[in-house]
Amino acid sequence: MNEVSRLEGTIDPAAEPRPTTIKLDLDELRANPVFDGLGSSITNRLLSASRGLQYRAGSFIVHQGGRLNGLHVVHRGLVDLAHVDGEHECGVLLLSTKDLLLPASALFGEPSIVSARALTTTKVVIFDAAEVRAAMEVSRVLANNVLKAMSGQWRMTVRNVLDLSCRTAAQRLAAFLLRLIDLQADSGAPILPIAKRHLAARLGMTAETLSRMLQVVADNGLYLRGRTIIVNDRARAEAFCGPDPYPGGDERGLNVFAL
Amino acid sequence: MNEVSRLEGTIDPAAEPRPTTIKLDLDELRANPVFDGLGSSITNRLLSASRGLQYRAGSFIVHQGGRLNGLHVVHRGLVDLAHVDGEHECGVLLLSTKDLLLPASALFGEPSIVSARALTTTKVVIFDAAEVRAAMEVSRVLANNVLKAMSGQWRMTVRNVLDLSCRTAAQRLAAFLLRLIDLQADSGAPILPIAKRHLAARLGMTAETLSRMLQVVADNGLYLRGRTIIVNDRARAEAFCGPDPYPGGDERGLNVFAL
DNA sequence: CGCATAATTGATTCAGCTCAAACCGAGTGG
DNA sequence: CCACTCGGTTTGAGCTGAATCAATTATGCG
Repeated sequence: MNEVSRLEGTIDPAAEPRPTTIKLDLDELRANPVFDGLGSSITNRLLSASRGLQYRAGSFIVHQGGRLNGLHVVHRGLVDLAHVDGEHECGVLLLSTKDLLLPASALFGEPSIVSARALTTTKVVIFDAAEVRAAMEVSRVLANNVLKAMSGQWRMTVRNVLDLSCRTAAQRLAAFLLRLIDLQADSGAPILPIAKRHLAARLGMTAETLSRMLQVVADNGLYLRGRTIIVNDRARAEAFCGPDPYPGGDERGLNVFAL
Repeated sequence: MNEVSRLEGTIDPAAEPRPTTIKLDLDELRANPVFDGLGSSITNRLLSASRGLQYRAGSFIVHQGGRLNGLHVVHRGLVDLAHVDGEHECGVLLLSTKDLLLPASALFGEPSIVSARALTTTKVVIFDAAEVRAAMEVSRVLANNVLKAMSGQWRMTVRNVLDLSCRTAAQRLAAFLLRLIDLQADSGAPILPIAKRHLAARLGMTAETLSRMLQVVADNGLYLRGRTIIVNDRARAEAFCGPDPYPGGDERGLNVFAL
């Protein structure tokens, strides 16, 4: 890594590819839960004030301390929210399709506390901030939907805190894999979609520890061959995860699909 | 602790004193940032649909998995959000005067992921949920204010995650004490307002470790004599805290006063 | 005062980190 | 087709921060 670009956060065209503008599938976008219950005229207006960007794997959408100037929604791909400090990095949340990306930063102009980085090829929709605020003036439904999504992200983050101090590394890993499987339930064989080092950061451990813990969870009914996750004994794996901070918790009801 | 009451979450009158109904200082309440920019007629309507409860130190406001049936605001005192599992407990956030208490639980009827417990004598204001929803229909200002407060709580929780995996126990302790001092800036000598074991849980360490770490931070310009916090060398203490997840970050701009 | 709860101290253990080396698979170029 | 690199992953050895367990000592508090 280039010392200068790391320290100054400047853009090195080679290390930091610019996103490309893309066209979006409007019908799919319209189905995003953030529009639930919103009148179609407002929805259309927001859609017409939106643009799509595609980021390549590894590129940053925003750096910590930076601001987003529109409401960002993950349309495809996985986005890692993490604090990056030189070599060391510390993941917070993995946003997935349909999740809002740092809504507070766009709505309140707050500098982001974390960096957001695409881990896979990622399509992001950006809604014009002024247009979103205007829509919130007209209808409380949008504000309510955003509020709901933020509630869900808060819950996910609280889970993360609890996991970090109540569970072992192996338990966090197993629990993560199980949730991953559930979120991919409709798409055939479950796959680990990201590099292991990013998974390690997300789970608050080093890559070396992750590697060792994979062996431990394998002894408890949860294999990983290549990128394919194989559940040998779901009940055992669930038992191994230890006390779930809040059982039966699934944040999808709050329009959150993050990991 | 009584086995039955712990497992079933039933109310043992001795261990779990009921809160008492109290009258509130309406003028002070009106100054709560959640009402910022809200018309006085709506504000008055909400105030007239509110009630006050006073909890004694140690009593629970809600247990994990439970629901709150109105928008709760901390009016006086400190409320610990924590996951309690038998003996072991794990703190997440310490709410302070003016903070919203688990707003998502009231607004969306979601079961709470954590327990909320008064650590000092605490006064809570409860606004009728239906009335709050009605107010949100009429004016987007209230929704916006709630959104802002939730953003701030999310940021605090993210900080917590980062602290847990980027800082040592001693650094977390020092950083917490410094923030505590700043929040008490206007009230004379800074005081540790809660029992050390609760502080330990909030910081993700055991009471024994906290005790030892207090000696370490004392060697870095931050003493604690009795409950009084004495800053001997602020610059040194700040340097000792290590990398701040996001420097200059103060969530008070987002109407959050939590610790 | 006397009891219960909280805080400290000490000794020991252990989960996970660090550092270093080996390994592996995918490109790349001869 | 093979050698070579190069990033990512795995494995191993040792270290360390913090937990645990156990024993005191302080601090309320009725």
